[in-house]
Parts: sequence; structure tokens; C-alpha cells
Amino acid sequence: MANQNVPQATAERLPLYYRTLQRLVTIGKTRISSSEFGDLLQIDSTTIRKDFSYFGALGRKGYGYDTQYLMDFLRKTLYQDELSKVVLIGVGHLGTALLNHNFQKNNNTKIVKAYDVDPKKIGTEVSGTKIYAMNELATDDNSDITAAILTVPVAHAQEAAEMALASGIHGFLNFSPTVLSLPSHAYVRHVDMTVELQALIYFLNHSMEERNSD
Amino acid sequence: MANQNVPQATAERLPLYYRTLQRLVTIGKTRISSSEFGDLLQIDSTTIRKDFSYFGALGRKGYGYDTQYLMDFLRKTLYQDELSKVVLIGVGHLGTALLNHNFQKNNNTKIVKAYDVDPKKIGTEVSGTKIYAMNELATDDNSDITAAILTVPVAHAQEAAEMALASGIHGFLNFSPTVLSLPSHAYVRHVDMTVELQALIYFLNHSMEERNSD
DNA sequence: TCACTTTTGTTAAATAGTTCACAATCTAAT
DNA sequence: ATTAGATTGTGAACTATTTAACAAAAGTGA
Repeated sequence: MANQNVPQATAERLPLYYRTLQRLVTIGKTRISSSEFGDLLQIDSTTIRKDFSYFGALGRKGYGYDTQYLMDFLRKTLYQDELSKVVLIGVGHLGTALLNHNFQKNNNTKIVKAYDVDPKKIGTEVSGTKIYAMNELATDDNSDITAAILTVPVAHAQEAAEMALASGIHGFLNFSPTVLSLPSHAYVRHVDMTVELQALIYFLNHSMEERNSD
Repeated sequence: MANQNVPQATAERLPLYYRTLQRLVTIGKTRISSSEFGDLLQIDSTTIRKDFSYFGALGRKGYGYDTQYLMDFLRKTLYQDELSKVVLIGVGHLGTALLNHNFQKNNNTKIVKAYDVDPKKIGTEVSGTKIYAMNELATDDNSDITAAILTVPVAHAQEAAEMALASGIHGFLNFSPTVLSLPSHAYVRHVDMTVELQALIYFLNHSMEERNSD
């Protein structure tokens, strides 16, 4: 049913559209035009219309989009109708921040358990999520788990990912500053804060230069 | 001197190249070919050669690239020769994780101070970084600060960004799940973990479908 | 109902980014 | 020195993404 030819760039914007629509519905906004939505998100309105067009005609000419309808459609498209279970590996500060973040509320995604090496943490709970010993990971059956969030020190990221893969997990959100080397049936997304900060500083410096020299 | 026509996509890869080269130099690797570098980073070797070519001829035919030379070149290009000062706004778990992360070691970037609203935190230090009261932010002179890392709750992100802007900060790394609305002389990068997790789940589900239906 | 405005959905054009293909040229080994 | 092999740097082709332009359709209000 769903179109397989949705461009990557479009697919990556869907979660942002979805969350923004949730906000709009909450504040009681029932309709929105592509241009108003675009102003809000700082995305060109044509891009937004084109993105939606990959899924068929979701709006009405002369009217715009029904926020509730669009939100419901995106929820289905993003598979947010069924709960996605994820595990968190590495309960440091970043891991704790993610455990405290209520993914379930807006995304129908739940961190069902966490793993850590620290004996003081094992057996305790953070925000209602129980922490298990890291060495159980490789032997657990996690085939019902959609993805693992990796927040371990960089030196252990590859090893932890391999254990998670062995336990049946195929999706990874990697926060460690290293490129994971995994078989092709694994899918990895990489969030690298150091790289983001460096990129920010690079662009700041270069846009300043442009202004000075032009 | 530096080329202004470096594509955005290239510029965004430079920090990754730089960090990887640091690792290679550390383990004593003195030369690398674009194909070996590409295998390591999971980036096509042509893309790597083309990226470097925007800065001139950095390699040697039949030999490859000198890791030390390339790293030094990128350090200069990324303005890592001079220390970049940043501030952190919002000392929750995520903020604390970032304060504990030693940006200075690899990136010549230092979080020089932090702001928070919690009276219990104000005046204390986390990882050697002193925490100041949020209401000092608007009146402080932060014109020597390159960027602000925003790790405040979503409801206060816009307000905090405006105060930081008023204090003289123009660059923002925003971790709050909201689009900031700031004047055009501000530059914002957005890291949204919720969006990343949702995008991961979307891609996982759709690549599975493809495999089943093909 | 009619005239006029709004806004979508879409084709086509423009821009950006990646990959191919290969000449040029350097290395390395004899 | 010579030669075989390696590897860069780069135009050209290709692919992906964004933006422009506008006809078609629906809304709005008299």
C-alpha cells in the first residue's frame, strides 16, 4: 500500500511534520496551508506539497490540509500505530537523558530495558526502565526489539553493537563517535554531537568571512 | 585563501574526516588511500577525493594521503587552531553529558560556562564548568562566545535562544525538539533525537517490507 | 449562482550531490 | 633507469533534491 518510492530526503522530514502536526492539533488548529506550515518549519512550501504528494492527494485545493487527518495519516505511515520497542545500551548521562525522555508519549516508542556494565546500576530502574547486565545482552532474545540506542563509550560501541545484533536487533541509533562496521542487514543511524558542533563552528566562521569580504 | 565554494555536503563531512585522521595518526598510520579511508568511513572513495580536491591537491598520485599533513590541513580549515568558546544553556542530564564530554581534547572547543534556572545548581561546577543563573544570560556580554548549546526544555528554548542572542551569541546547537525562530544573522543547527529515532524506525520498517515483497 | 481568491498537485527547470571513467603521474621494486 | 602497479584529481554522466510556474479545483462571499 505505502509507496516504496518515497525519496530519502522526504522520509527524513516526515517525523518533523508529524511532531509539528501534533502540536498544531493540540493548540486547536484544524487547518493549515503548505505555506504557513513551511514558514513554521523553515522549509519551502513547494517541498512540503511535493513531500505529501508522494502519498497521494492529502490536501484540498483552496483550503489546505486538515491537521488531524494529516497527523493520523503520518502516524500510520510512520508505523506509530503499533508500539515500537527499543533498548538502550549504556546508562551514562546521555543514556539517562534518553531514558527520562518520554518517547512513548509522542512517538509510540518505548525503551523497554537498558543494559550497563556498572554493578551499582544493574537491577535498578531509571524512569521506570530496568537496567540489566551488559553480559546478558549477547545471550538475550531481543528479536521483538526494533532498535538499540547506543550510548556507550566509544571504545565499546562496536562490541556492544555486535552483541545486540547477535541478540536479534537490526536497527541502531549510534551516539558514539565512531563508524560501526556491521553486516548489511543491520541499519545504523549516527548522531554525532562533536561533528555537529564542529560543523556549526565551521559554518559560523565561513559565513562571517563571506560577509567581511563581499 | 580558503575556498568559499565548498559544497555544503562536503563541509559537513570535514569534521568526520578530521576526527578519523586524528585516530589514524594516533595509531601510527602515516599514509592512507582514498579507498581505504572510504572503506573505513563507509563513503565512496571518489566522494572523498572530490571533497579534498575543493581545497587543492592534498594527496600524491600512486601514494595516497599523508595522514599527518591532511589532519593539520583540516585542523586549520576547521579553525581548530584557535580555541572556540561555547556556552551551555540548561544543565539537565543531556547538558551534563555534554559538559562531561571533553570537547577541548579533540576539537579545541571549550564550554566556558553554563546557565541554568535551578538555584541548587547555580554557583556549582560540573566537570570544571561553572553554572550561572539563567537570568544573567540576557545581560551578560557574550560577544566573545562562538556558539550556545541549547539543552533546555522545549517550552523555554525560544526564550533562551533570544536571551543568548541578546548577549551577543550568533551560533546555536539546538537539542530541543522545536524549530527556533531567530533573525537571519543567527545560525542554528538542530539535533533532534526523537526525529532520528522515528526516522530509524521508519526506514527499518520500510526496508523490511521491500525485502518481503521483492 | 457567479466572480474572485486561495491553494493544491504536478510538470518542468534548476541546482546540488554522487559516481564513473580515465589520463596523468607518482611510487616501488628490480 | 626502467617498468609495472597504484592512486590521485577531474571532466562528464548520472542521480537526487529543490524550486518555479501554473492549470485545475475547491473555497468564499456577495
